[in-house]
Amino acid sequence: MTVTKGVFNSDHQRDYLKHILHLQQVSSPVATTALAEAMGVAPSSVTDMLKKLSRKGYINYRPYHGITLTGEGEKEAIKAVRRHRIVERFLTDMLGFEWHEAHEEALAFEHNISDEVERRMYVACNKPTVCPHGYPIPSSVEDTIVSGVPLYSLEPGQIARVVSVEDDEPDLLRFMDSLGIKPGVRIKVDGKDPFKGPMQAEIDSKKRTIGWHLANQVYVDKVS
Amino acid sequence: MTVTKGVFNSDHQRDYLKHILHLQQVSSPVATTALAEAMGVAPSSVTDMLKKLSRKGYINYRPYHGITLTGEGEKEAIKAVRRHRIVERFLTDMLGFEWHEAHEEALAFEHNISDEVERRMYVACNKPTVCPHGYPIPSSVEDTIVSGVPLYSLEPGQIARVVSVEDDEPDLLRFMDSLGIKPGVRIKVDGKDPFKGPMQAEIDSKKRTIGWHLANQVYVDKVS
DNA sequence: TACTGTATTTAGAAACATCTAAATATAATT
DNA sequence: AATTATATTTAGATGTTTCTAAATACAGTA
Repeated sequence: MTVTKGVFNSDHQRDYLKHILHLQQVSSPVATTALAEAMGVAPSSVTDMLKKLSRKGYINYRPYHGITLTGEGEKEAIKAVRRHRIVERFLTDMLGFEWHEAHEEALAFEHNISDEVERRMYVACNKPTVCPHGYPIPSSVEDTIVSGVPLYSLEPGQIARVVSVEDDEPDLLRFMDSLGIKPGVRIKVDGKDPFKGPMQAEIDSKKRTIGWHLANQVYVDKVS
Repeated sequence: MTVTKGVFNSDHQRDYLKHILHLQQVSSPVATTALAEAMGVAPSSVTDMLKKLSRKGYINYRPYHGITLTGEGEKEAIKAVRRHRIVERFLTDMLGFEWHEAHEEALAFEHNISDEVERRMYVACNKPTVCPHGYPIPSSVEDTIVSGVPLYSLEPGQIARVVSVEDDEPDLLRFMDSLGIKPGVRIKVDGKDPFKGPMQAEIDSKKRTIGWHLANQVYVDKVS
């Protein structure tokens, strides 16, 4: 007789759902390989897990044809995302971590806190609406939709304000930090090379050169 | 190739060491059955784990003759105890949990936080010296020694102050709470029955009856 | 000293996530 | 349409903790 924590036998299953939700917003259905890369495991491991998640009713799984979340799976995934972002806020707001550290620290223990601890962290941080990287703290599916456009889509002369920054690559986040790119910051595009070349921009009245990859991980709202 | 977190493959191993340290302070060497009961698993499961811990050098294990911690094992156990008590403090001080809730909530996620999160919790709580139940937050072995005497050892007429309260039975803790027994509280013994009967005491100028079991889980310093 | 009861360990099994290597299905190209 | 390349799944294995049931060791009593 093994003790089962809540609905899930394992915390990893929630992680899978979280990543499926994320990948699903880019392209659906989600491919095994894409999920394997996101989870940092071998594709065969993903296949095994997909069978389990499917059996439990969290995903629609057609072998060789990818997967989508069921209503139940989506609900669980959103709960996982919400929790992750609340824990990130707690780490930055209450323990003084930098925003680029928060993501990884949160991953380490977010699965193991109770709903009550999550609720209290949320309240103690004054019910924040976004995580340190600018993503909404969701209650439902609609809340998970990323607003804004990629920084790279702007043309020279345009001015924008940073809404959110992709949070899953700590090194990149640290680099963004050194460039002064954070939610809320104003960016003016000076120049842009065609064919995925770097772009030039003014951040906090300093001239910066920003690579294609990085500029596509920053979401902005156009100001003019 | 499995990813190993730090020194341990599993968080459970640290839990074993923590409980061995605790039991060792009552009687050494520690028996398999005692450890099994403390961990809430079958004795055979303990035997398996003892082999692993022994192979790794954390315990001295002589089959059929019990176990003791090695220097390395003691170091790890103390780290685990320290972390547990810091997390408890964090839960009561920063998230407003009751002291009888803190123990279980801490158990849920204490294994998964990084050393840095632990350090910051410690600092954010103003470097506390004791946990919510009155036990010291240890840096070395000496710090783990429980001071005071069991409440039950007092004689009628004596007055004492509560130092610490056994923390591993939430129901009992809740009951202590309802009696007003907490670290720092003053207790005056009014009467005491022989042969493990209940004792009468005055807590916060209210007359109380306290059972033998409970009175032995409360440690006090004699005032007069 | 032999017996008996308890403590402890072994044997055999389950459930979990993961891996590598091999087999198969699908998609793309010639 | 046949071939090739890629994506995906299956097969077989490892390592983790845990269990029950059976075997063994120890200790206390007759």
